Amino acid sequence: MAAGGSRRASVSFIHADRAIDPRGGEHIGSESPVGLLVDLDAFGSMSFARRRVKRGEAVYHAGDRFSAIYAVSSGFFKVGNVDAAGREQVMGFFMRAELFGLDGIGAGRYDGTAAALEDSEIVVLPFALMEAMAQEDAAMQRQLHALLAREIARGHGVMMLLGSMRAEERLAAFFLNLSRRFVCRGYSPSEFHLRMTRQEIGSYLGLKLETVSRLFSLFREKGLIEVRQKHVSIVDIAGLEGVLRDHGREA
Amino acid sequence: MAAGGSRRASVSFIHADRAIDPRGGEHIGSESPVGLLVDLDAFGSMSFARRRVKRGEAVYHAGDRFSAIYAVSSGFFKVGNVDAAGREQVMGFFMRAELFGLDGIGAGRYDGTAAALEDSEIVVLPFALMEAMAQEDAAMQRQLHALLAREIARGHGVMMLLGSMRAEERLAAFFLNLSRRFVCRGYSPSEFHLRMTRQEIGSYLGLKLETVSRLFSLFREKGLIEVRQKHVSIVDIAGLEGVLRDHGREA
DNA sequence: CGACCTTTTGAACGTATTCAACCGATGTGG
DNA sequence: CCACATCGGTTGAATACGTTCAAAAGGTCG
Repeated sequence: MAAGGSRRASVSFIHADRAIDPRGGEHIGSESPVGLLVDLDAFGSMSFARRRVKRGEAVYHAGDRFSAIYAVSSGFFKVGNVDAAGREQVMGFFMRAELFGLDGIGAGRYDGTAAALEDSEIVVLPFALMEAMAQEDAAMQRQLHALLAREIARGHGVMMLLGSMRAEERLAAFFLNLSRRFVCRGYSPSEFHLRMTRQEIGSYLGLKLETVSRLFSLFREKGLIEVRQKHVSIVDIAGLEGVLRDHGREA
Repeated sequence: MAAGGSRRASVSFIHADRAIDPRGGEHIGSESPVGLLVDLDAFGSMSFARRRVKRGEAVYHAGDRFSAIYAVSSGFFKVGNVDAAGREQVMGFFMRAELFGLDGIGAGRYDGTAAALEDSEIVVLPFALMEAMAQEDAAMQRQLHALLAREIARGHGVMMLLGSMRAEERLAAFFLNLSRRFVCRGYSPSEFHLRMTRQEIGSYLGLKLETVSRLFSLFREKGLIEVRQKHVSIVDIAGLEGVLRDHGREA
C-alpha cells in the first residue's frame, strides 16, 4: 500500500500509438480492446513517481477516491468491477505501456478494482497534473482526449465481443488481441505466458472457467494453439482469424 | 443529410448531472449506462447549430470523419457498430440531453453509425470548438473530461450487463435504466413508449428478438409490466429490481 | 386496401452451464 | 527435502438457457 518504490521515471507523454490499433484497415478480430498506450521512456519532459505492485496486490479499490491514472511500466494488471448484486467481472487486462484507472475520472471515484497479476511496476500520473498540462498545451490536450476516447472505443470492442460472439469466437478474438498487443511491444506474436487464470479469462469473456478450459482443449485439437499450463503458442493465426470470420458471414 | 434546420440553440454547457447517476448509493440495476447529460437550455453562454433528423436517418456513419459530438435535443437515437465479419450490435440508445458521437474522438472517425429512431433534433457540438473552450476554461475542461469518463463508465455497465447477467436480468436492468432516465427528464418512471424494436433491444442486450419478445411476455405474466405494442408500463418496479438482485446473491 | 414489417408463440435444437470428480502444479511448514 | 494442503485446470454427464426455424397474427404505412 505504501507507495513502495518511489524512484522517478521520465515519461515523454501520453501518446496514442497508431501501430497498435490498425483500425483503418482490417480490424476484424482486433477485438478492438487494445489498451491505451503511453510512450514510457522517450524524451523525458516530465518525471513521475513509480510504484511497485506485488502480485495480487491492488493498486486501488472500487470506491477509492480518484486521483491518478496509471501507466503499466512492467507486469500485468486486471481491472474488475462488482455490481450491487455481487456479480463480478473483469473489464480489462493491461500490459506494459497501457493505461488504466480512467474509469475514476467521471465520478471522482474508481468504479473498479485494479490488481497486479504478477509483480509489476506502474507510473503514477496524477490526474490534476495531467489536466494542468493539457490546459497549457493544446497538443497534449488532444492526446489526453484521444486517450479517453480510445478507452471508449475499447469498451465498444468488448461489448461487441460479449454481445455478438459465441464462445469460440470470443476466445479467438482474445488470443488475437493479446498477440497483437505483444507484437507491439516487440514480443513474439505467437508465444506468450498468460498471466491470468482461466477463471479470469472467463470473467472477461463472459464465460465460465470450464468453458474456457474446454475451448483451450478444442483449439488444441484443431491445431490452432499449443498449451502448456499458462504458456500458449499460437500455431495457426489464420485459423484463429477464420474462427472469427466464419460465424459472422456466410461461408 | 443536408444540415436541415439550422436554427441556433443556446446551450449553457456540458453538465454532468449527478441526479442521473446515483452511483454513491444503490446502483444496483442502474445498469450504469445512463447516458451523458447536457444542460440544454440553461443560461446560454454559447449558441450551437441544431439539426433535424428524420426517423431512420443517420447522423453519421461508421468511418465518417469525426468533427462533432451531438446532444439530443428531442427524439431518440441508437448508435450501432458493425465488425469486419458483419456482426452488428447496438452500443447504446440516447434520449434528450444525452450525448453521442464520442466514439469518434480517438481515431478521428466515428466507429459506429448513429440513427434516429423517431423524428428528432440534435445540437451539433463541433469538437474543435469544445476543445478550444476547454483550453480556456479549466472548469469546462473538467466537465469535458468527466463527460468522456462517464461514457467509459457507461461502457463498463454494459459490459457487466452483457458479461454477467442472464436474459431476464438484462431486460430488467434495461427497463430500470430507461425508467431512471425518463424520470430525470420529468417523465413518468413507469410509463413510456419504446422507440426501438424488439430486435434493436435484443441487439443491445446481446439477445435475439424472439427471446426479448418472450421475456416481455414473461414479465407480463409475472405482473411486472404491462405491454401494449411499444407502450410499456412498469407495474412493479421493486419486482424488477428483485429480478436483478435475486440471481446475483444467495436469497 | 394490400404489402410489409414487427411481434408473438410453439417446438426442436444447440451451446454453454452446472455439478462433480480427478489430476497436476505450486507453495508451505515440519 | 518431502509431505501435505491448496489452488488451478481438465474432463464427463446431465441440465438449463437461449437460439433457431417456422407459422401466424397484429400493426403500420403507402
